[in-house]
Amino acid sequence: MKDKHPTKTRPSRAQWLREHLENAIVDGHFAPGDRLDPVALARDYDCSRTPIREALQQLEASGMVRVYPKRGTFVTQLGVADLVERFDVMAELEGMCARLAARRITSEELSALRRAHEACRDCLDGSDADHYYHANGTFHHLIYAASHNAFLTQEATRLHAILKPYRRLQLHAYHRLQESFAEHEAILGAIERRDADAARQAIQHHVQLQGNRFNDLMATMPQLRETRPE
Amino acid sequence: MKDKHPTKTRPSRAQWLREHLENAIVDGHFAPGDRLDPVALARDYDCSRTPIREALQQLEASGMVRVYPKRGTFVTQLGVADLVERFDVMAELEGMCARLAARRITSEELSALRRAHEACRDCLDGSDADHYYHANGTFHHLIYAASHNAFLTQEATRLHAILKPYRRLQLHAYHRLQESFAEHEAILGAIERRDADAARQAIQHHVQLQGNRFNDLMATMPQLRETRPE
DNA sequence: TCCAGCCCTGATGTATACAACAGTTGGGCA
DNA sequence: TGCCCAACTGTTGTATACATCAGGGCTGGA
Repeated sequence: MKDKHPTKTRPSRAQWLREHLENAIVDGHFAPGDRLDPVALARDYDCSRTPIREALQQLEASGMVRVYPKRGTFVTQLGVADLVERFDVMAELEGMCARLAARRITSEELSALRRAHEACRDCLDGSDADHYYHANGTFHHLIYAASHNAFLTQEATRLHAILKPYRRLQLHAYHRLQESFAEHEAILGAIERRDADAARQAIQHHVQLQGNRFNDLMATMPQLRETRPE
Repeated sequence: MKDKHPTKTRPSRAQWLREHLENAIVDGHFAPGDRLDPVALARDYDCSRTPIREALQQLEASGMVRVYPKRGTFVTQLGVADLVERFDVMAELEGMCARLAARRITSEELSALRRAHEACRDCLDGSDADHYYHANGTFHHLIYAASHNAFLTQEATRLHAILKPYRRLQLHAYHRLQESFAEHEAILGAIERRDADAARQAIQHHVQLQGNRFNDLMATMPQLRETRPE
């Protein structure tokens, strides 16, 4: 077969900005509700508004930001109901990933997953929430990839990124790290046993629990909506 | 509570173009693989390249088109493997919709769903494939909405739109309409009985069958990749 | 003092001009 | 005659200028 579009070219300025801004949002540099001022960003990144605008448009399409016409662009601020909906869908997608992963994971992928799990344990020992946060992301992403469904992986990754800023908020809850790790263990065990249904159930439980935990957290601090990073 | 951004404003030119082009692609005006020439579109719609570009960028983010840097923008052309992946995810999402719909559907929504089902039957009698195609879309969308999960509805609708151009190809297969209708009947019945698991299984079977059918169709006509509408 | 209407300001949305780059084609050289 | 390099061409990517519009403040009247 012939490759129809084999050319690999360096990413455009707008593309680079999209990734950069997405990371900035996911990593909490911009908080939900913050305004993204195109002219300020253009100054910061030393370019015109055009690539900034394109990057913001793409971020809107992926749900990271919300553009209010003639009003400005703001980092998506999800209400409790919105989050519940997204965690429900996330649980379903991750459940599908785990189900497929249990059937399709290769030995190399399984080794990587075990290593990621051990990395989580290391962060656990030091009660290093931020590092656990990162290792946790790796663990989940490896399961997505092990589904061997590129589209599913892409969608799960996107939704995971959207929820990441909110997930961060519940990390420091007491014993949450230990609980999370124990749930990971159940997931990994089910995948190792190639028990697709158990893996699906375990990870769905894991994600739903995150959603519920977050829901509780929101209920106890309703003033959280105005949080600014500065 | 106070509305933070209550202003409703008329959609911008780029926004309008996005919807218009999306419909044009979904309705088969542009075939997979067709190039979308910004300057030609700018002439056709009597505007500059700027809003065209923004519309195309947004379409790329939703997966409808693919932009090859410095090469051009083309309607997404999915290979067999890509389609299988997407039909799998579609089945999972629709399964979730049906499961939730069985539990949450209101009597009004159920009435609307029954009416949509009857509309399908009418198209069936006349062997009117195009109209059945449309009524089928309504039926599915009503199930999405009955899940009462706006995010899930949005995602399912988006994926449904991406697959629509390909779904069209298998419509005229012998007896497919009758089979499809019978499957709808099973889905509707399960929802009426509030049998969440049966509804999920029925619709997953329905979607997977579409995927498989399509797969068969592709296998029998490999030259289909160069199809043009003109 | 309060309200209504208008202008002003600052932002976004669009048009146009220019720059940079991939693919191509033609000429020069071995 | 065949191959390689270079300028060309047509496209996309970016910058800038202009148009348009929402919101806020001001002024005038009751």
